[in-house]
Amino acid sequence: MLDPQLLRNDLERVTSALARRGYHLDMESYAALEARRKSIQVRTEELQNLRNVRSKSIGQAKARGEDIEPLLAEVAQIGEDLKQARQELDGIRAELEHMRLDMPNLPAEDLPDGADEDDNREVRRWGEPGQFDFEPRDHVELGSLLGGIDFDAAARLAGSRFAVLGGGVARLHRALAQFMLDLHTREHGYREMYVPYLVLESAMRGTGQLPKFGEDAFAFDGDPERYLIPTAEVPLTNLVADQIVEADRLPLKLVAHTPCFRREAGAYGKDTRGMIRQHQFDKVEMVQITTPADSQACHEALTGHAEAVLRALELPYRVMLLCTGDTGFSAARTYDLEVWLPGQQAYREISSCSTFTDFQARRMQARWRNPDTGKPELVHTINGSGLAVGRTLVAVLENGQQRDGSVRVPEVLRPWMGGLETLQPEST
RNA sequence: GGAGGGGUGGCAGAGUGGUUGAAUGCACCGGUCUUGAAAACCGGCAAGGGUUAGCGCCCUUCGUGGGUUCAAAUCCCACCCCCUCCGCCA
Repeated sequence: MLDPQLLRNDLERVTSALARRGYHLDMESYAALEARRKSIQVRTEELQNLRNVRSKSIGQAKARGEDIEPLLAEVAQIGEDLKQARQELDGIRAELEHMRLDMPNLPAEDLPDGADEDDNREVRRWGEPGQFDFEPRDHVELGSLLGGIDFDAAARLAGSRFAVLGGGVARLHRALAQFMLDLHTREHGYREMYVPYLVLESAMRGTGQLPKFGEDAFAFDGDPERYLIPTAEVPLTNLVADQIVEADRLPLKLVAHTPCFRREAGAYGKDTRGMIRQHQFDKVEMVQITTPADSQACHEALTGHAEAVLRALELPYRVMLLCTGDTGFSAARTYDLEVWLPGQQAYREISSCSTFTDFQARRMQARWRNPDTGKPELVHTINGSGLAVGRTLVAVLENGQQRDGSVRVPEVLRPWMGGLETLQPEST
């Protein structure tokens, strides 16, 4: 959520900043609503003050044994006026709140302008796409040769956009998650966390998935309503919701391996082949909670931590700075890591690393105590995949494939694979 | 699921209808003292919001939401969460 003060004092700047990312803020109606809010709030508070003062004097008059009847009548009238004023104020507030919840974060200054992914800017790349002296297969074919990915079985169990993994492929999937978790905890200083996969509406609202993107999430009716997490970002980041974190604990660096669940409502016909886009996938997620002064450096560092996974796995990738139009709702700046997939002859997103400035923190009321001021101030939040396990599995299969359909296991994974060097096609 | 207890400021913990936004302690920040530090003593110290050029003034907040009342941390109702014991269970 954007700073209401900023919206009051610098509405034009906010409006033009939001326009950069294709969001139209109706300045006139916001300003008009804000003006009404101001006058009615002042009136409401005046009435409240009046009532408080009178009530107090009733107590005093009563103590002196005076007649309080006239006072009572007066206060009753004030109460009526107050009730009306407050009702009006609540309505306006709700409207303003509604408008603010709809507004995306302000894009960072240095983002390239643009409408969609075509305008993203490549920042750097690492590794060379491997050359094959045969036609490289995609992971669907490889998975079937290896006898390790079964989409038909998954469809019978759960419908479309699920996968069943088996044997060496299932183990490889587990090895990847274990490796990532160990890398981030041992080398990058993250604290491993285990978190709920079902969360309340308030948590989803805190990180920005709700109220705007409800159709993307799986929800459970019930009392209370709960949501399957679309990413561990939600439980991890909301760990500091309504908290005041002491300065010496920052930055908080958290990592968790969880399943993620997404409706993929707007993705009919997109990536229907294979396990690129599933309703359920595993992800290792990194989150940092920092001070405003450190957040940019932390964002760069976290992106580097995600890249370290790809390097260790010897997977060629590039880093894209997303343009204003492609940057997510809550983010101020996002780097996407795209891994080379020989089966598609394309770079595909495998990690998304974002800084949210105080946007999520304001929604969550997540603060830290600034030693310089002694006051609680909003933290900055950052997160990134390190990495999406399913897509990493796809990348390892496709990049490590050999002519006979066997797949080389990256060296760093072998400790979790019982030393296995290659996955072999099933002979059946 | 059954029985009981409890949710108050950064933390601990008083407070059962009217100068209580809230005693006290700890933590924190100033000062005195000291060669320095500690201790001791003195003072300050909740958050959110509104308004103001500023000093300030005002409003809201004692788990959440309703209600009673001129007036609620205090009374009533519903809900949520935590703790103890019993039952059940991975």
